[in-house]
Amino acid sequence: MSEKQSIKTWPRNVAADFSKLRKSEQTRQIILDTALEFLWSHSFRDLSVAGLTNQAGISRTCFYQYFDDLHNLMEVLLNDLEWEILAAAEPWLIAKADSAVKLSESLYKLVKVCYERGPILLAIFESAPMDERLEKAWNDFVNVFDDTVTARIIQDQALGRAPEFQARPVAIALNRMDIGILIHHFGRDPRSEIQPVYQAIVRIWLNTIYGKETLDTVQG
Amino acid sequence: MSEKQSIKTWPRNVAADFSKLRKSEQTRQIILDTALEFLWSHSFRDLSVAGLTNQAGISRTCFYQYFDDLHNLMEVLLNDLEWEILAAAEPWLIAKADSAVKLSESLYKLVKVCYERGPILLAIFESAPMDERLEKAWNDFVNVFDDTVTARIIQDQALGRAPEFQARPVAIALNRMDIGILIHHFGRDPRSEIQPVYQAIVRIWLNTIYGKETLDTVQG
DNA sequence: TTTTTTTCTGACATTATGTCAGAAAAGCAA
DNA sequence: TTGCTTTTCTGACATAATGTCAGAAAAAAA
Repeated sequence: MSEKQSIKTWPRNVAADFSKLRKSEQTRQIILDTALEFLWSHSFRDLSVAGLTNQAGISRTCFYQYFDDLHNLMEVLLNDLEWEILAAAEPWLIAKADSAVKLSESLYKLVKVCYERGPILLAIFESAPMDERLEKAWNDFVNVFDDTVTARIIQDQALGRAPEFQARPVAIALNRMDIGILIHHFGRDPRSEIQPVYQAIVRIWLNTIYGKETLDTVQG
Repeated sequence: MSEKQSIKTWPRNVAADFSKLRKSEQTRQIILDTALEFLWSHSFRDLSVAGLTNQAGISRTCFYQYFDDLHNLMEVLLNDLEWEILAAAEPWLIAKADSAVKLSESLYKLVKVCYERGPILLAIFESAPMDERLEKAWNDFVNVFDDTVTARIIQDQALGRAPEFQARPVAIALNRMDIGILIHHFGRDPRSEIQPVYQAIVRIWLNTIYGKETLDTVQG
């Protein structure tokens, strides 16, 4: 947090009207916003409490009134991101028919959200392994998708829409693929275009789940 | 590095005959082996220079004679892992024909290597974002695969073996999928079985690259 | 305004890092 | 083996970032 930062692209929900909020709520928001802004253009490893509070114009000590430490702050950011992503994925998660189409729609929304929050997603992902609690929060979040996708695949298989294969490992793989590719393309400015990323993702999901041919030549 | 560790499964190449090596080479190896053993059953975040040297039976200071810091040590472990993985992937990388078969073979070897070195792979992956040099080394490593896979896909497309689609984003996605799933299943003891993981990976790769149908319904 | 409650801060304690000069050990030659 | 040179190791020190706490300052309420 020692370097200066460009504010060209304001990352997100600019806090609207502070004046009516309790002071403590204002300060908390300032800290969060400052962190968000910093992480938009810097790696999590360069974030420090001292730098953050400096930038925010408050004393270092004050930070600890609102967060246990930097990882706890990331946990808060993760929570914000979580419901945004879950909202994006919902169409497919609750769909009863037209799986493939709903899947494509959901994937597109997912890609868009991650495009918008890319650097934050990256920061959360990178900082998660450094802290047990945060790591667990992240894993719990990802597991929701593992479970849901697995269930959807099994359902589609039962309906004859998808061929037979072990659903869970494939679901896990597809989700890890999403995370990896989204972070790769959108994690740092300048971010890639949305379209090619979306097309790659959708191709892999659809061909994997609904594609007929499995050239399973080698069995080890 | 404060907890005790189980040595049930010795992770790798047990240093054979130390007696003929220079003292410094012995010590260096002891440090590396101790780290390897620790990481076999603990997260990188719990590794410290103090704990490591304690376990190795040398003074903390001594560590710095061989490595700049813990991340530099991880860099060394990464190098070891690198050629092992590259060797596994080689069959496909240099294949001129039978792409799909060679791909399946290479993937199987890759899965096997990552099964054997899972926890180390995880430790490298998790520690990489914390250090600029290490991060770069990791990215360079992964980029090799991105480039090679992209080239192979384009080649197969030119030969009419694979349908048309943007090769690079797909290559990147497939590689991130590999990393994610291999770390997920093999990163920590107890590790998953090899077969289901291999089958999921191979299904995704083959269906994605050689599968005909791309139900590209939504274009946003 | 005065009083009470909330919020902020400077000073301190702690912990892990990395450095350096000198001690100890290893390697070597006679 | 002994003495000499080079390599390796270590304790003491300096540094940097964290997290805590009691009191100061500011906000909110009366």
